[in-house]
Amino acid sequence: MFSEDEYRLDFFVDEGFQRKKCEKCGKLFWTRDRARKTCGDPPCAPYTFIGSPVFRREHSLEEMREHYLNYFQARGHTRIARYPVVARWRDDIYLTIASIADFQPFVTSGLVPPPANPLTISQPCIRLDDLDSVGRSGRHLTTFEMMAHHVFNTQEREIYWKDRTVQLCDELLSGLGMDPMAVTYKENPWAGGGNAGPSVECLVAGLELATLVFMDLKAVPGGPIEIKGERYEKMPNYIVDTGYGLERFVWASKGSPTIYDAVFPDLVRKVADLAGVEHNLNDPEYSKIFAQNARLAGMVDLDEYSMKDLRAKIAGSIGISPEKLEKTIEPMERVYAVVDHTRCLAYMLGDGIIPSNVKAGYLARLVIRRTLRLMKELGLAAPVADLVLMQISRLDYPDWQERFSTIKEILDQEEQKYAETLEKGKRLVKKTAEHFRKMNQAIPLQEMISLYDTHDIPPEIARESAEEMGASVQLPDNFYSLVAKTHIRAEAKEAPKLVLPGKTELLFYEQPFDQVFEAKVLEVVDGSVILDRTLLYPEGGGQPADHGTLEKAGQVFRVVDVQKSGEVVLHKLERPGLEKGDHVTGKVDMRRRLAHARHHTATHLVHDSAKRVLGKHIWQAGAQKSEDRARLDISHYKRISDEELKAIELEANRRVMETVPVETRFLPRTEAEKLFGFELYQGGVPPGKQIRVVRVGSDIEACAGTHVTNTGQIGAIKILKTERIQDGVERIEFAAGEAAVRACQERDDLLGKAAGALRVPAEQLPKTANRFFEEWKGQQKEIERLLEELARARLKTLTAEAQDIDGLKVVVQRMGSADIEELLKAASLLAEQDYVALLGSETGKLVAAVGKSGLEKGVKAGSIIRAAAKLLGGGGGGKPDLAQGGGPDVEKLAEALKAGCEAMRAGS
RNA sequence: GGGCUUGUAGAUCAGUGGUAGAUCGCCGCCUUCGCAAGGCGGAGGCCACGGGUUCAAAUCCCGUCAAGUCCA
Repeated sequence: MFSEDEYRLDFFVDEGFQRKKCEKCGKLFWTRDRARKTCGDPPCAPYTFIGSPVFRREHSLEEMREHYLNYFQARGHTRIARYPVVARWRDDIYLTIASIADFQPFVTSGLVPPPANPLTISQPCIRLDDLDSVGRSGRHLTTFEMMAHHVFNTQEREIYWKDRTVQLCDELLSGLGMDPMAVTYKENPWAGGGNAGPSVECLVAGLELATLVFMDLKAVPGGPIEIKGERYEKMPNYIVDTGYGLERFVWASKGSPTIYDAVFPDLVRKVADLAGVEHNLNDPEYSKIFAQNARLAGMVDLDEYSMKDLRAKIAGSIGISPEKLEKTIEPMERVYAVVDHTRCLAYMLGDGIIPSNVKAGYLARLVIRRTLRLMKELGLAAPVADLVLMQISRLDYPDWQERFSTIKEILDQEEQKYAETLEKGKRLVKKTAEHFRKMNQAIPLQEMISLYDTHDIPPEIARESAEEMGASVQLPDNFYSLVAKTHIRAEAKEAPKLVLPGKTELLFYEQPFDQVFEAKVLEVVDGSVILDRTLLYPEGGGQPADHGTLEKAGQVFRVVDVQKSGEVVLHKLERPGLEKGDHVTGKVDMRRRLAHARHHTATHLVHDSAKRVLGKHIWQAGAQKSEDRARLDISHYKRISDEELKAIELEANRRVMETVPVETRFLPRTEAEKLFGFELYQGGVPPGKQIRVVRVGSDIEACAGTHVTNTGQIGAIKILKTERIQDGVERIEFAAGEAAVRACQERDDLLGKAAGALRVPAEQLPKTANRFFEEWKGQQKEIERLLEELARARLKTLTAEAQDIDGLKVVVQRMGSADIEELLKAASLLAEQDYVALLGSETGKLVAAVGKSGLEKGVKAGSIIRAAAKLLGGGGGGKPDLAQGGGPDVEKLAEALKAGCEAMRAGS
């Protein structure tokens, strides 16, 4: 907890603020109003702005954003452009959840200078935590813009701190026409993402408009300060992190019943019209219902409050029945949610997320499917793509307009996919329901979980169809938490990588083609030596380590692995023998190095070509190189066709033929981002202040790997195959340089062998193979037909030698080297004519069949076979009328048949 | 990254170790003035692929490929 000193600002004192304790929640807050008793935050205080706006006039979203950014620009802040909603510069979160996320971790840690200081930004953010409340609460959104001003203070230079921050906030609000008496600043320590600090929430008329965070702590185990159970210590740098809810400002300026009616009234109107839902806020009765709903919903946390209770309470306070309330607001709740969700999708897809079953793509699919369900409930037949495109055309991002057709294709495909999943689901439910209805049981919970978990059939839908079928289900209220439980597993914690002190100078960037270097052994750790300088590339960025040798006084030590740890490079040796202080001559295995370099540069080319051929939504999702091949994973929403693959291969090879120089240079991170954008981070986010930028023609990436100096050195690129490693991620495997030539040769060999086997030239292979296959199929049919005929023909011979055993016609015969099919045919024909048959072949196969009279007498084919096959050293079995078996001791066939014969007698 | 499920006829699926099936669709014939419906007959299967176990594998085991789905 923070002491009062942290909050007793000169600004508060000068302005006549008092520090008070909320009589309801006990939290401390600052106010100008001597009569105020509560902190101003629901549920301690109600919404009072609905119907009576807190600002002088109404602002649209665009007006409010401009007003805000201009205000801070006029006060010395630099306006910077928004970051994408996909946090590609982060490896810990998928979506941008706050404006400060743009600057974590390197700017906030002080490692990298901010793009401007102080700065102001309006950052679109996506949070899916409260998905279920969107539309219902009147205030929740999945997507919102967090307006902010940020200051990054250092020990050397303080720009401004708490006083100025609160003052700027206060004056911004007063300037918009807010009554200064109405605002409260509630003390609320903030912690998140490894940082923490004092913070105040700015509340007006029950609405939290802004949060002002003074981030000056970082998490340290055993640190002196405790906040929310974590230990922290002071940071040398300290940061003003503010967040102003753009949508809430707009809402406060309008005082409309819901935030949705304030933020996107035009789209709410359109969607309501499309769905045929009446929505007339000018009708005072109708408007009152929504206003009251929002006021009361604003007071509770929907997670903890049952919808039914809330509805009853609201209905009571307006004086209508809960049924009427529900009928009035439920369709609109869905309309609101659809409008919100489609805006969310516009941002997600516009910023390049590809729907998938994993990672950020899964979140996109989640929102898409939720939207489709809502639309279905509304009876809204329009394609979801149309609604999303409507959102996009409303937003001012020109590059998104270009992506219209891709986005439409993605959404249409998702819609179709979901329809198929549901269709399949319905059939499955039907089947399951029938099964359990027959058994006169309710469908067990386990089955319901499996339907949802494995086939995405929501239990509510499953119940509905099952009950239509006349089956009951077991469905507890805490269904989803039960599902979650089945997924809980102890997570394997990764051991923190040991960071060794010291520094190894990396020579391979400056001298990529030098082979020999002199160095000194700084340390020996577990059979690995640390050198003061090295030409050997340590594993990283999907490129394996170099190999080579270290030599001391004629002794040669092979280097079998090279790893980076902190700023030092560890060279793992095949055998021990080097000591601290030794001077060594190092040598790089250039063959391996060059093969890696070729594949690495080729990876950049294939990536760039894929982007040209498939579209701008292509992002690298992973990559791995080796000496003889490389693979590149890219985000793409469907399978890459053969034609596209050929086009990519050709494009990549064209860049090779153009002999483009490969440029590499180190740039300050912020500058590189400014110049080239986040497309730099295809291979993940490199740490550090300076990043190495590699440019190959039009492809520019942050990359620490070793490259050739000119694409011509790659020689050739041969794509070998594609694989779909996840929904939404395609893997392209290819070879470069010598490896490409060898790969082609291997394929030629295969082709040659295949053609040789059929004795045709390779060109005729497809045609011939096809012919062979067709002929083979035809012959299979012919064989079957002939077997049938043969069996019939033999029938006469076989029956001629029938013997009579206990009044049954019995045939026991050796059938030469006939196979099991032949025996089966013959035996079953005999059985049809009421014989008991036991047929054996010299290959050790036996078949027995029993006709009608035999069956009546209790003769079982299975027992006959078991008795006979035992003698052959094998086994057998089957049904009473037909059985088969065999064994390896073929020379005992005669005895076996005899034994079978005796079994017949015993059986009858 | 982890978990679960599924690949059988053109489609939807049955088949838990013993001669690969049903329904719809397709083709032919019958019935009918014609259509729909009905009756009779027929074509259509490397049971995803590759190994293994077994006398015997669509079925069991391992691997590969393809598809679906949930969670972080």
